[in-house]
Amino acid sequence: MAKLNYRTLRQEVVDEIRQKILTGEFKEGERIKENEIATLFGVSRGPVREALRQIEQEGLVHYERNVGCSVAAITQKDVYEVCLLRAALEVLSVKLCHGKISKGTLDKMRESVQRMKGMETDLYALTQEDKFFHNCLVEEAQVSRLKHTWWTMGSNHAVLLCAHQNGTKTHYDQHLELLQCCESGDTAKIVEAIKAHYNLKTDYVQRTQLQI
Amino acid sequence: MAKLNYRTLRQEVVDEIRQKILTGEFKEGERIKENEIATLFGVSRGPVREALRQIEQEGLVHYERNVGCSVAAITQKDVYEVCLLRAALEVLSVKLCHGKISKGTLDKMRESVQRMKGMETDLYALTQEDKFFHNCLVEEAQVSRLKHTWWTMGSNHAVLLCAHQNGTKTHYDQHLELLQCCESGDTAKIVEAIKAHYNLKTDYVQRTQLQI
DNA sequence: TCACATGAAATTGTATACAATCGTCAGTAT
DNA sequence: ATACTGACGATTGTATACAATTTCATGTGA
Repeated sequence: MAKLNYRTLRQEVVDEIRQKILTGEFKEGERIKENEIATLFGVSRGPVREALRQIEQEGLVHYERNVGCSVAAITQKDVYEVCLLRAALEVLSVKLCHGKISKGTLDKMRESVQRMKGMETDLYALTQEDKFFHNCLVEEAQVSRLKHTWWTMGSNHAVLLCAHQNGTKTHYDQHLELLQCCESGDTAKIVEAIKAHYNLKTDYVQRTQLQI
Repeated sequence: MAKLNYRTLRQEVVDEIRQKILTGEFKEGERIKENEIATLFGVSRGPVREALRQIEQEGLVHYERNVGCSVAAITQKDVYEVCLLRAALEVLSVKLCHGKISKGTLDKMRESVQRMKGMETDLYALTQEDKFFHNCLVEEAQVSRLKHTWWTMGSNHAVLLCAHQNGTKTHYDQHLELLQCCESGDTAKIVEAIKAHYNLKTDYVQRTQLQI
């Protein structure tokens, strides 16, 4: 009864590997050998393989047949792509709920923003918090596949990178701004805020002046 | 040298299972036992597990821990969701290439539409052709993650269902219409055509009058 | 020196074997 | 009759073992 919601080895390994990639312990391009991971975590290769395949889906690692698995190199283009997709999906969410974001969700977002205040140096924690914040928006639409698509897009890595590049405003400021627009209940205003939020993140998008 | 691009067992099994689900051989809610599949295809459980996990990502099957895997039941809401997402992603693609679809792509789309002419009864083939057609649009944006997201959305099943429900126009007619708009090079026109294309597919979308 | 063949080591791909968990169905007490 | 208990079978979760492929170093010949 104690192990009501215990987790499978695969899930544990997924989290471990993901963290090690996001914190930079596993560097871009570095090879990930199934056996190494397995002995490192004290498990067999089975769960490791399954975990790596899932992480591959998220775009954090790359498999080459009969050669192996390596940490995906995140280019400027990847950052651009992830921002593009996240923006599109979040805009869709807002449109679906007609800009009306429930009080409960707004509260969660406010708390999230407050937590960001003291995190500006801990990039990994910031990434997790960023995911939580934006997930609130995506959840509001109550479209399960939209949420699933958003989550499995492998946005982590790219967003983390963005944190480095964006020195003008703190994450706290950026999300506070977005949050305030969300409180307005005005679809158009929120949509613009989302676009601005992601445009800020990469000058590539700014340069090409994309109308998302 | 002959097996220059042979495929791994996992990939083969993925295709086999996918086909069996889409053709209705594996029915909604039906349990899929790893051992059964393994002996059926003459392979071991390893590749079967990996294949099923991938198909789970696509939303065609569902795993329950220590219980098993079953074919996902596709509801009206699923159809709605997939149409919503496909529309959003395809609209994004068109906007990214400013409505200018290359001649080569248009040619491929024309050929695809022609092939649809004689397929109206073969739902599986139709689904594959539908994917090919729409993939042309998504590829045009040259955003690899956009394409990846579109593909791993598990659109197959829902689209197949749509084929049943939509008696007003043949698939050939629907895609011919869309193709003709694509030839115009006018972003707004194409976007409207895409929305109409997917709105047609499910009255749910029509009822809610969603502005994608 | 360079191209190419060759073979061993390492790694992934696949198969088999064992362990843990869950569902079922008698059986029993209330 | 019903609710609970417990053991059995079936299925998934995990570990180990083997096969196939690739890589890399080494050696050989021109």
